Parts: sequence; structure tokens; C-alpha cells
Amino acid sequence: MEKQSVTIYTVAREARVSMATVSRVVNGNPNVKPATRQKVMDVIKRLNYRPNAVARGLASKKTTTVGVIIPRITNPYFADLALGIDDIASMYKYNIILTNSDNDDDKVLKVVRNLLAKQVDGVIFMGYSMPDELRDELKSSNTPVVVAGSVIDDDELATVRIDYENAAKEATLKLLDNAKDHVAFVTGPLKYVINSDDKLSGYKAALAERHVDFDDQLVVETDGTYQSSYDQAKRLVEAGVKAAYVSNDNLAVGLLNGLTDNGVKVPDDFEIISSNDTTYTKISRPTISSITQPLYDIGAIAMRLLTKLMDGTDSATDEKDVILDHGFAQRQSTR
Amino acid sequence: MEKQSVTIYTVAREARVSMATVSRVVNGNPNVKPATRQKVMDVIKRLNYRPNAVARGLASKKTTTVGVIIPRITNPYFADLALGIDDIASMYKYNIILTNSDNDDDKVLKVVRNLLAKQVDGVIFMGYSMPDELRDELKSSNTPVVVAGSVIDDDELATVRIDYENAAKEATLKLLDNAKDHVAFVTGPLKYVINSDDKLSGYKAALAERHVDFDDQLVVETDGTYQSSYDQAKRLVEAGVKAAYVSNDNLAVGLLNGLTDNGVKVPDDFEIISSNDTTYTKISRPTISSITQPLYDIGAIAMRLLTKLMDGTDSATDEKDVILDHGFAQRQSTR
DNA sequence: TTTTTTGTTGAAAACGTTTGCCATTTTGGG
DNA sequence: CCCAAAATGGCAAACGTTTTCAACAAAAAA
Repeated sequence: MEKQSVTIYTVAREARVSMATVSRVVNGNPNVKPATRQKVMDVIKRLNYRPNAVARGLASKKTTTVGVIIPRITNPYFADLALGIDDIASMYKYNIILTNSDNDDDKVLKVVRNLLAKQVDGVIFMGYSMPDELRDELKSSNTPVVVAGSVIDDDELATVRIDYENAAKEATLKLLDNAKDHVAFVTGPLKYVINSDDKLSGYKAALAERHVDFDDQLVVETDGTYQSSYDQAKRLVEAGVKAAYVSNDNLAVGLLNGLTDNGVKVPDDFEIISSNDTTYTKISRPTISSITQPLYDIGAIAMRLLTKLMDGTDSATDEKDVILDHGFAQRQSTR
Repeated sequence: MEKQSVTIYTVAREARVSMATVSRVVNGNPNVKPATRQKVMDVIKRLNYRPNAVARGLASKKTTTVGVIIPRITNPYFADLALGIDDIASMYKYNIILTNSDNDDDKVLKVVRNLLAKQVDGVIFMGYSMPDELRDELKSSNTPVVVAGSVIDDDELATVRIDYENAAKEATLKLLDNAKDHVAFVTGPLKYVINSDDKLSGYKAALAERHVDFDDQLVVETDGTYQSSYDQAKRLVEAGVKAAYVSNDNLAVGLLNGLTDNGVKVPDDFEIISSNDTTYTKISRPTISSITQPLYDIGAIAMRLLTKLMDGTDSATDEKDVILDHGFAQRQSTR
């Protein structure tokens, strides 16, 4: 690859000033006489000079780049978050290095090491769990981190999310109140704290409040895929289950279609409430009632918070955990 | 931000060799005695040294980073492509700077300038059109570019895609052969060449082959959103249309739900074939028949092609345009 | 005038690598 | 053993910026 043709030095020579002055102009430093500034800007335009961000990064130790870890870009829940992240990032002139973790501990570790090598100014983490090794790596690197739309077992890390436990509780209560006794909880792997500590707890809290005994037969653990819950539909009905609170939209659609394809009428014979309010809940037929989350905002606020942390205005410390409001959308899968 | 603590120089000192040797070890250069290599590697491990990719990028003029332009990360079609891109990128140790273009000419131009400033080694472009200014910028920058899953009017740029025109023709033929006369074409904005030059042409070719007159009333141009085609459903039925080939899955689901919600039976009263075979076509009820595209592969191959171009083994020139096979998935929206 | 003060500019040292070139060592053939 | 060739390793110059510090000039105060 040939050498960059027009550098700050070229501009300096043409404009008969020093590199330092050109740098000042480029960076909007006010200590430059307007006439000089104009002269330099003219040359910049004429030569079509564009500063080399890599050199800049080396000299300034800031790359204006943040790393974003996402389990899978094709998962609408995380994609919605990512959209908010990207928008705010571009508003603040940051670039995003996005990588799929495939929810694989080894891969995520490799990925983060790579990001740190690239000297990202910050990291946004989305995912179901954070390996200890990764946590250590991040902490020792001193790079600001924000966890978005996820729950990981660590109270030092800044987080933006909703109150999953309460949301789950409210959803379960709704189902119980529609005079259903047998309300199931269909969830992804319980090894992830967001499922076990948050959503399952919320489900249990609702049962307790309505004095319904907890029956672990009604907790249906799946691998989180559409197909896995589709396959459970028949079994659930045969077991006499009349409603289910479902921990994510993939599973909810799978369950719904499984039921429908087996001739079960939703909501007449079975009610469903899902958790994430992504497109899936709106394009299915019947549409699916769901807890609503401000997904875009979670991403946006996470990125905003990260910019503060990166600026190092340490005041950010106090608002380390942001819990946004959730809601409920009544659709066709509940009465 | 404080100075990087352990640098190549630290390692060199500890291992009693020069920076150059450390660099050789790190980069797997063979000109180093195994004993020396081992000694250096031990120190690297002990000090937990990690090379600074920014400095490396400056010195070597390679950043092992590629820019990816995506209209919208939440669009399943492009997200599937992006997944393939990301997988292959990480296989080849490249990082991805991902940015939403929002399909906005100004924004995409700004974004690409930014990417070039960041010295990306290559660019993958997805989108509906490429502003002239952008094309010029890319060409003059001499950065390799691959267009993925998109059609833009330029025959110098490397492209990976399917034969949209033929696919559209085959789909339309199927609908015509099911004894339907009034087959509509529901499409996104016709100002985009993929819609007008490719898919519309395919639609017309099918009509011609069956000796059916083209009726421009049957070309329904929308803004490409779910809602826009949902809203057209009623009008289409009232106009006596019996089937539609639809240019993307968003529109297809919108149309389908619009029909269903108006009491029209699919496929009995109306048949639909869509274009992209994303999840949407599988989770809707009825499911939607669709042209199938190897979306993941398109992304993967695009990235693979880009690595070749970046390596500069100029042999890549001959296989500049990759057209992958498409297929057809018969589902519930056609008989 | 002379002295301060303020505002502009330039020189040069970082930043942490890679790499071309040269010097030194090692190796192996005779 | 000697010598040429091959293997190994060091030096120092890039790479293109930012940033500190000092110098200088102009304006303000004395």
C-alpha cells in the first residue's frame, strides 16, 4: 500500500505554517488567528486533505471507536438495542466495532481481547453471561463498560435495562387474574441469571401474591429457539396448561404457532404474554400481548452513558445503573 | 489517559533482545531462532503484553478492519447478510465497523468518509443506491469494495448476489400458472434499480412469456414498510387482484396480514410469493412461499471476496461478479 | 518610551509499532 | 580448520498525528 499522499505536513507546507497550526485548525482549537485559519482551511479543501485517524489515535490515545458485543445480530431484540446504540454513537462521532459473540465464552473473550488491542475507548456488552476471565480483562484494562438490556451478575458494571423481575411478575399476574390456574413459564436456559434470578423470580412472586402453589412442572426450560418452544406446545396443552408467560419473543412465536398448528385457539384456549415487544409480536396472527420495553432507548441511553464514562467526568459514577420504565401491550393473545 | 504500560520496548528489555525481534516473534516471522522465540514468548506471557493495534496500523498501513454499510441493522434481510459477513471476517481476523446508513445519501457519504479516515482495509456496501459522490470517493481512495445482496448501477464494483430478475420471473410465472390472471407486483420504491431494473423486469418478462398484457395498475409501489403494504391489501382485492409477487418480506407479511384482517383467505382467494426467505416468511400464518436466497452465504462470500481484493492478489479481478443460485420454497401462501 | 500582558505560532518530542538494511553469529562443506 | 553462505538479530528511520514548551509579536498598560 502506498504512502498516504497528502498529510498534515503537505498542508503545512502549502499554507506556509507549521504542522501544529494545521492540527489546531483541524481540531477547532481557538488559538489561531482567523486569517491563518482561513488560509489553512483553503489549502485543506484544495488538497482534499483528510486526517489519518490511525495516526491521530496513536498520538492522542483516543480512537473514537467503541466495541459492541452482541450475541447475534439477527436476534431482533438485540438488533433493536444496537440500533439505538448506533444512532447515538454516530451522533457523538463514535464508530462501532460490532461483533457477534454467538453467546460463546471463548469467542467473546477472544473478541474482547481484540477490541482492547484495537484501543477502543469503551465497550457495550449485551449477552446472557460474562465469563470471569472477561470481567477481569475488562477491569484491568480500565476501559469503560456499559451492559445494555442484559443482566449479568456483577454490581460494579454500569447497566441500562428495565426491571425484568417486576415486569415478569406483572405479566404473570395478568394471566393468573384471567381466572387461569395453570400458568406456565416458558423460558430460555435457566443458567442465565436474567432467566432464573429475574424472570423466574417475578413469576414466582406473582404466584405467591395470588396464593398459588409453585409447581416446577410448569417451568418449561428450552434452549431459547423458535423450534424448541414450538415443539413444547402440544405437551403443554396436554398437561392442562392454560396460559404461559414467555421469556422472549422467539419462544412466544414458536409456542403460538405450535399451538395454532395443533388446533388450539389462542386466546380462547390458551393465553400468551411475551417479554420483548419486538416486531415478531406484531406480525404474528394472532398478535402477541407483551411486556413493552423501550429497546431503542435502552441502547441509546447505554451509549450516552458510555460517552460520559469515556469523558471521565467522574460524576457519572452515581448514575451507574439505569432502570427504565416498562409497560404492557394488550394484543390478541390475551383476553 | 495514561500511557500504555507494557510496550514492545518493555518486552525487548526484559527478554534482552531488540524491539525488532519481539516484533518478529509477535508476527510469526520465521527469521528467529526457536530458543529466542521461546524466551520472548515467555516474557510476553509473563508481562501480559498485548500489541497496540493502532501503532501497528500506523506502521504497517493495515488496520485489519473493514467498514460495513448497512441500511438498517433491524432489517432481517440485511441482518442475515451481516451475519455471514461477520463470521467470515472473524475467521480471517478482521474486525467490522458497522454503520447504519438509514438509506440516506448524505449520511452514507459522511459515514464512508469517516471509514476512510479510519483507514479501513476494505468496505462492504449494502443498500439500494450509491450516490455518485460516494462512488467517486471510494474509487479515488483505492479501497477495495464489495457490494453484497444489493444492486447498484455500476459495473466496476465487485458484487455478490443472486439473479433477481430471473428469480422474479420464475415467481411470477408460478403465480400466473396457478390460473391467475390478475397477478400484481408489490414493490418498494421504483427509484431503486433492484426494484425497477431487476424485479420489475422479471415480472414483465413472465407476463410476456405467458402472453399476458402488462397493466401498470398492477404495479403497486410502496415505501417498503410493513404498514404501507398492509394498507394496500383491501384496495388490491377490490381491484380484483388474485395474487401478488412481492419484492420483500416486510411487504409480504404486511400484505398477508392486511388480507387476513380483511377476511380474505390466503391462499384460496389470494396467493403471495415473497422474495427473501427471511424468518418473517416462516413465522407468519399462513407461512409465505418465497424465492430462497442463500443470505448467509452471500454475506460470507462477499467478505471472502473482499479479503482477496485486500490481499491484492490481483487474480481476483476476473471473478468480480458472483451470482449465486436461488431457489423456491413452497409454503402455505400458494397452492 | 518601556514594560506587561495577551495572543499566535513553530520546533520537536512523543505515541508504539514495522521494516529495510547492515552486522554479527552460526552452520556446514571442503 | 577455514571460509562462504545462511541464519539471526540490532539500529534507526519511517508511519501521521497531537501536544508541550518556548519564542515571538502585537497590544495594552505604565
